[in-house]
Amino acid sequence: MVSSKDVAKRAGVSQSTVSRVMNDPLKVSKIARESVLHAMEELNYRPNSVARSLVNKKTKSIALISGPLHNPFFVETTTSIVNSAKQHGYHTNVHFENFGDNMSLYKDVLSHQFDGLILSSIFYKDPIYEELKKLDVHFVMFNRKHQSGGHYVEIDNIAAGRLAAEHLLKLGHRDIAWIGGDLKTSTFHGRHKGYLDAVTEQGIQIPEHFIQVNDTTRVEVHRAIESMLARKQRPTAIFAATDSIAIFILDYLHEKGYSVPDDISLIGMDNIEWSSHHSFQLTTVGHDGPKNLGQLAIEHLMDLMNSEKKEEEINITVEPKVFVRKTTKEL
Amino acid sequence: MVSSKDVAKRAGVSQSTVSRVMNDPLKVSKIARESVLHAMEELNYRPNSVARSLVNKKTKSIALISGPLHNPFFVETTTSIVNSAKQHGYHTNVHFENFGDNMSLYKDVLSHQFDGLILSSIFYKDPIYEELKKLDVHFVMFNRKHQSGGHYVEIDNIAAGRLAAEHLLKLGHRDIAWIGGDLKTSTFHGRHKGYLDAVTEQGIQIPEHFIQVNDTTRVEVHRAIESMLARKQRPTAIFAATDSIAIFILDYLHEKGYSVPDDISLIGMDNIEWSSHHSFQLTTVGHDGPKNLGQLAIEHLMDLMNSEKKEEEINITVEPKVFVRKTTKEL
DNA sequence: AGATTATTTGAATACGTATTCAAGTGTGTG
DNA sequence: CACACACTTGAATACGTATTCAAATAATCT
Repeated sequence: MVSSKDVAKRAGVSQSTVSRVMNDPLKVSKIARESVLHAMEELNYRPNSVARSLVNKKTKSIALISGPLHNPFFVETTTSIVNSAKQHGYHTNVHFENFGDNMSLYKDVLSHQFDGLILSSIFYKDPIYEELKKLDVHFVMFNRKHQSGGHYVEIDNIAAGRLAAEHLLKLGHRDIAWIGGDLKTSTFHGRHKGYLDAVTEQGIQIPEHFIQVNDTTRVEVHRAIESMLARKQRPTAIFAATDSIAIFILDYLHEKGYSVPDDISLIGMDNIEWSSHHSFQLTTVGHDGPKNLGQLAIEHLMDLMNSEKKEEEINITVEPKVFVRKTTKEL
Repeated sequence: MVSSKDVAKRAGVSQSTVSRVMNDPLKVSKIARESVLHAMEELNYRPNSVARSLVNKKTKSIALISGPLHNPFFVETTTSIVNSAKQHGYHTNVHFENFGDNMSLYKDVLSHQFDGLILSSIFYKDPIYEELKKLDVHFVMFNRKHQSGGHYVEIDNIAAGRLAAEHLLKLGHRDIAWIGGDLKTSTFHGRHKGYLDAVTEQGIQIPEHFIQVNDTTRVEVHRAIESMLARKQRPTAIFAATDSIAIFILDYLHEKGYSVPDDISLIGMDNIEWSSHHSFQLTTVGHDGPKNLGQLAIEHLMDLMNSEKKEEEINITVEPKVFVRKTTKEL
């Protein structure tokens, strides 16, 4: 490893001068500067970012705790976050939510230094929030939020859940099932609540097995839909709390010979790119903007890190709308 | 920031002792150890990984340069790599291939320290290879390889291209188009060569516009297929060099009212999870193992980093097979 | 020219941890 | 009791960079 000291020796100057040509070239004479640059070339010098981080107390890297990539929503946000961070000169350490034991994940993530954190893994009542506050790390939540507030970027999940349910109700459906993930997250909690509110307002009673809360993996979703359809009383429409879940359901239904929407209507949520694929044509609810939630999150994290205005909280709630396509139909 | 010095003061010992309870607890007396642990608790001490990295010359992190996530193949490999690295105690810095200017990307990636690198962005003749060798970084390539060898994990692309073409030939097709990405990569080069070999052996002449080399984004693929179908002489079958491309093509064809495979046959490559989705049922060529190429790459990188056996090169070429599903049909 | 100010430089130090080295303590042996 | 030996400890140093500080040199002004 060639260090700035080696460069200094070669160039016949002090290590300080080498450091200066990198950080403040105008503070050093032309003759010395060129000599240093030349020595750098010769030795193929690469500054050590770790040493630099130690003294600067900046790593120029952020951490991202994303939901699993089998949900395309997180594919889109991860891409945006990584690329946008890079644009701002930051590297991104990517982690995936660890179902069942997020605490050990947080411990792992926090064992390395970083300048900022973006996470979508938080529960509405999650002790990690206070932990992060105490450690004074800059963080913004996206897709989910915490009961205590903090910086977050979300969609109005309650409104979105309501919109989805109302779309189905308007089509004459009354037996509407809900399949989603853990209600301890603000996301699923809101989408569930909006749905239940809308349906209850119509005086509709939802049988217990119409509501399935599961892990959001393909196998778990298939298990959920299978157990639901095994019962005598079947829904005429299904509200999947994410497009990812909806697409898994679609897979199952097609496999089993059901026709969508003729046999059963299906609406998703998030308006991911896949949902508009002509093999799916998934009706969904989502945000209609040029920037996804990840993009919004990273931009605000950058603001947060580069201008110490920690006073004002960033609370962004974008409005949802229905994207009517081909998987829902009048009863 | 509370440092080991602060802990030492609080516990009434030296900083050395604090360091020892973390790295070699048996070397310190029980009484001192407990005092230190107690002080750590009280002060909520977190060791600074940057300082630790500086002296250890290990960052416990790797860098990944992946293809774009709009290709689900890279979704699967990225997930495997990140999770497996975590399993081994490593964090993963994720980067995405920068079409048009990978050199500036490499420069950026190399500006931070890391213990190992996994990349799928390399060209068959890429100067970065020598650069990496010179810098003595541990790296393994996956999905693509370099002319000079090095450590790599790939599928037999030539054989795979041949298999795809032969599948279509066996079904009676002779007007077979090829749509793929940059031929400067070993991947597309091999898949193209295998196809061309098989087709040429049958004495078939492929018109120029049957071969489209493009960026692999959705819009570019749509542009390619559109321009191809605008011509008078149309293919009866298309070989898409990745499943991702095939699925984009499927989207386009369905949008334009074509029926697959009745109007046109389509075969992909990679056997990604999406390809078996019942809305696609994509016939494809791929590897039939429990571990994807990313998984294999990370495992070998770990070997490489943790046991200085740099002598033997890791050259893994898995065998492809055809997965016949519903997008190809007898002419 | 002499005095003042601006520019350029290197020595020293700091960042937070791990490790070497020597000194100190205590234990057991002959 | 003298000696060897194991154990425990802290001071000092190293990792590679940035920065402060004071000294040296060059440039400017009266």
